[in-house]
Amino acid sequence: MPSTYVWNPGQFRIDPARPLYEQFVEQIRAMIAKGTLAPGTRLPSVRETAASLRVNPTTVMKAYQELERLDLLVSFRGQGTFVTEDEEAIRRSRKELAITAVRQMEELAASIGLTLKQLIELSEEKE
Amino acid sequence: MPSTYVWNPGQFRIDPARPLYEQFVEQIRAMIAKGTLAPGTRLPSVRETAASLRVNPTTVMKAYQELERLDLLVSFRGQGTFVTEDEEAIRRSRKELAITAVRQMEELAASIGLTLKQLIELSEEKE
Amino acid sequence: MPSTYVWNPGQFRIDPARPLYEQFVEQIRAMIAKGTLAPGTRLPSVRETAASLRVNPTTVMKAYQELERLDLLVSFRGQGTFVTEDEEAIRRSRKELAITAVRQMEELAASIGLTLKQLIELSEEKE
Amino acid sequence: MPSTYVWNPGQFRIDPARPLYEQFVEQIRAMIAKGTLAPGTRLPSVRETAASLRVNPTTVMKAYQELERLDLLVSFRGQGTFVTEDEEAIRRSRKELAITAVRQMEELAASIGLTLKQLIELSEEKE
DNA sequence: GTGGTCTAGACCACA
DNA sequence: GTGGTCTAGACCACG
Repeated sequence: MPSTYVWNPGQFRIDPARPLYEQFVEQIRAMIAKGTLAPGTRLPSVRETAASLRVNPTTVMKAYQELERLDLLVSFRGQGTFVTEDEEAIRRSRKELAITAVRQMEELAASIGLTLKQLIELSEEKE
Repeated sequence: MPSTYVWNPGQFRIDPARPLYEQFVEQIRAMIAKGTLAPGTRLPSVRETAASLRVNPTTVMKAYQELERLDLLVSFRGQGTFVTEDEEAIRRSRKELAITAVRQMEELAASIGLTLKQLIELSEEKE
Repeated sequence: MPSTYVWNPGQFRIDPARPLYEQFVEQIRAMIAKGTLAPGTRLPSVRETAASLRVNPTTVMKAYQELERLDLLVSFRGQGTFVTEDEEAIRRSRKELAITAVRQMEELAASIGLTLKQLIELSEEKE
Repeated sequence: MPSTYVWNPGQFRIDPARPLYEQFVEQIRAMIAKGTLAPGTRLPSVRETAASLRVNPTTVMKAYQELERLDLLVSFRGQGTFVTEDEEAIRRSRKELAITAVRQMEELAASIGLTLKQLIELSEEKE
């Protein structure tokens, strides 16, 4: 019997310049990848979430749907939305996150004529 | 007397889903950081660029102005737009690029409970 | 829940010889520095402002975006544009305004061989 | 018999963002007000000036004409351009400079709810 | 409804 | 010719 997670106040950090729903997707995805949201955990309902985050319900809905599409959430009619119990899907998502991020950084590095390693060194230089 | 750079066909890779001017900024910024566009080089005029990229002049203008704000370009009325000769500004921009990218990746890593090094290793794991 | 400010008729004094958006920036900046526009206040939307000032929406937008770059406004997609609640940023802007103005005048004074104090005295001399 | 002034290299400080001719007007006007350019002094010709400053002759011409309009320069066919010997005109120009600058600063101060004195104090505050 | 991007085309001052 | 501002009007994603 799954416990229901409760969003902590201030758990979501919001940048007004970017789409809200996108930021929710990213941050919930990270919580699942990290294990903060364990497989099988029940998420607060769309309405509850919207109320506690002071946000439009459609925004939350959009985020939940996107996470379903990623096979990270599953919802059951009338019961709510749950973190998937398919740990393989979670592992895949986690790895995909890493690959995407690293590839992005490699491309940036290449565009200024550096390797990833050199880019990191440059970012750490004192002066 | 500075030579005028000429955009190569296909030099700009465009993703229609993101703001055009933003992508021009990024790519020109990278060319300056890499040295493809040397200090003092004259850029193609707003109109020329617009024509060769099949884009509205105001879009090009917006990109040029943003790059001026970053101290990477300077423009002289009636003469054209030039890569800054302030090499310190170029170095700063280059380093800022690196720092921003690395910090972003570190934050992503932290959000799933990893260090940057671990994130890179994860992205390289077979299967 | 922030109240929405309404531009008073004749609130903006416009000199047709200078860029419109620049004058909007200056005058809104002054209203924020003075407190006429309090932190958190919602500004009239881009379209409303454009209509009431008889000006193109993109011109208003340019002004709002410039003020965002100065950290004096923040905008939320679908909600509107607001005076920042970061009072430190407002104080900084206010002080920067003063410093810039005074420095400018000091430079002018120096260029004709006077101190700032002497310049002010000269401007006040009868005949 | 008037001596001919010679521009020192680096005598003019140029801001690419503003009209060149306007900056020449300002700076020559200041030199006259300060006495660096004494009454009766002969200025370098338009062509000489243009060459030594690496600037378009029409730009120099425009500046000289504007200064004639201000009664600070006089030109005689085939002889060149001279600083006026009408010292009253110079004094007037000097005072006008001061008045304009001070009035501008007072207006800025008023727009943020300060007096001129308070504006100067604010600009000098440590923190 | 909101902010934001883009186009097409005009007009200006500057060099 | 150059950069730069402005208009009129379309279209988009977001909430």
